[in-house]
Amino acid sequence: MEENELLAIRRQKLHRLQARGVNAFGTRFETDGTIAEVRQKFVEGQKVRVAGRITAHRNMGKSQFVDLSDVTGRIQIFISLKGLSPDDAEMFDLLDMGDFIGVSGVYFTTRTGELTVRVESFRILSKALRPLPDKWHGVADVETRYRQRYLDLLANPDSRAVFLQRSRIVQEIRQFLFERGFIEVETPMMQAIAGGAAARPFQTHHNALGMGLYLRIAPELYLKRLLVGGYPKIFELNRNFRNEGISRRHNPEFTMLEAYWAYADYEMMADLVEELICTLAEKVVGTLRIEHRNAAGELTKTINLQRPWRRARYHDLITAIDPDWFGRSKPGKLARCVELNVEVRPEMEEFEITQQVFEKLVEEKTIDPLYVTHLPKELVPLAKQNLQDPAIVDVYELIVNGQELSPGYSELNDPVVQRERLLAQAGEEVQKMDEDFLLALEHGMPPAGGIGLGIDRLVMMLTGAESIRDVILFPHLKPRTVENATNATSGKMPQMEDSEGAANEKAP
RNA sequence: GGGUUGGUAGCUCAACGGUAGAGCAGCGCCCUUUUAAGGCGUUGGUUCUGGGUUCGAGUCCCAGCCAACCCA
Repeated sequence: MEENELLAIRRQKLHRLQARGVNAFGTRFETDGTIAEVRQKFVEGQKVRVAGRITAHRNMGKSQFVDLSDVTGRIQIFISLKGLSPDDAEMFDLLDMGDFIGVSGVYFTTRTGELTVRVESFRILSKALRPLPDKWHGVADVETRYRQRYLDLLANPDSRAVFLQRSRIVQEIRQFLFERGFIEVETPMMQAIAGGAAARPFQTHHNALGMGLYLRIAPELYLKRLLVGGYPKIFELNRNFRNEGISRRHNPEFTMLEAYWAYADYEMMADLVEELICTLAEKVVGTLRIEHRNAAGELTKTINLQRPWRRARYHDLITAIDPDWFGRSKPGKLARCVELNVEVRPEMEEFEITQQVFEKLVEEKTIDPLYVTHLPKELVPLAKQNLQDPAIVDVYELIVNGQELSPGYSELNDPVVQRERLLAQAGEEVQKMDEDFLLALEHGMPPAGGIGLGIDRLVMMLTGAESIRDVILFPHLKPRTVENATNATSGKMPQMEDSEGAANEKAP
């Protein structure tokens, strides 16, 4: 295979290093901290050790200026070739942009006032055999940004910032819930029956048990078993999988928070979520007015999270669009949809038609937080029916940024009603009934409030990302290589033989 | 699944159907305080893949792959 000249040159340098007895992929190097920390500790003339990746090189002849970077920042190091041993000077020639090096030297300030480390000795810690993206333009190609996220993170500070924020958001969510007495639990991701939501699941297979399994579409039915088991405040923050289309707002695997609180109801849960999201905005973004900007830096929208958040009944939001809506026959509703420019199909149930109107004319247009309450029960089979009006359920649906962000329920804990509603939902597919869950309910589940919170969409809202792919480190894309594509289209999985002691298993 | 747009050097981008170029990176030389350092020189291409039209295709046509956006 012919190799690109740029790669060949770097490999040559690697061989020259190895010929000198240098380990180009070294190990431990003691530093005085991250680059940001080393910058903070600056004391003119004091010794310092720092490591990082070479991200810039300004060659002044005998004087060499090199930038070292890590995710915390950048620091300039100064190398006087005259001051190095001939051996080290030769070594310096074998360095490239992208290499990791560790240096020891002393702090000083250059004529232009920049904090710098004057290098006394250095060591190569890892050789980069491929060139890094353009230092000025970064990686612009979105496909490269998703497929080779490491390049995106190296080259694009904005992208780096988003994932740091995501990490902080997740951390603050846990903190918030721990402070209120919730405990974190983990329930099965592989389930014999994929319940807790209406979605197509991914299928997999357990060889030893000889049984099919689904990747979970929601943890809900297991978390409720834990309410039966007596934990009053629990949450799970992890991945769900749905075998459905991929879009700007959907990734096949996505992160969801679910939390349950015994003896609470949906309104208490709404208060909790409202407080949670405001806490996150203040701690992570620093404001309750979230500004979204386009690539050119122009303000595209502002989301105002100031409390209290608006709450409105589903029914009232629909009649605000069409006062006569609920008085119309089904053909009347269909006709009205044409006028309203909402796409519907005649075979839809009436509540589905209404839901279409809701999605197009309320949800998509709602930027500031809105709690929609008193939803029709057909939309939410796992929630408690309202005492006064059994056609509606005691739930909220939080809409922000034109998307559903969080549902919250007064959880249905009547096993008889629950069975009826699951049966109605399952229809012909009675095998979809989770009898173990119903058995648990029959032992008594306390009344409880429950929520879901889509973490990816939450991060989108808080960071101003327009696509879910911009807040997921490795979003799903089709394979690009010929071999992978062949496997994918033939439906064959690579390396999926039934072998005990497979290479990636650590235990015997 | 349908429509639209795109895929050119390591990166960012040009190129009327007529010799594939630039900046950065790389390589060589000069330069002892630079800041996207500078100066001089220079290498580098399966133009996504496969067909077709044409004297001639990065460019036009067809099919496919991948992606983005819109729609379902």
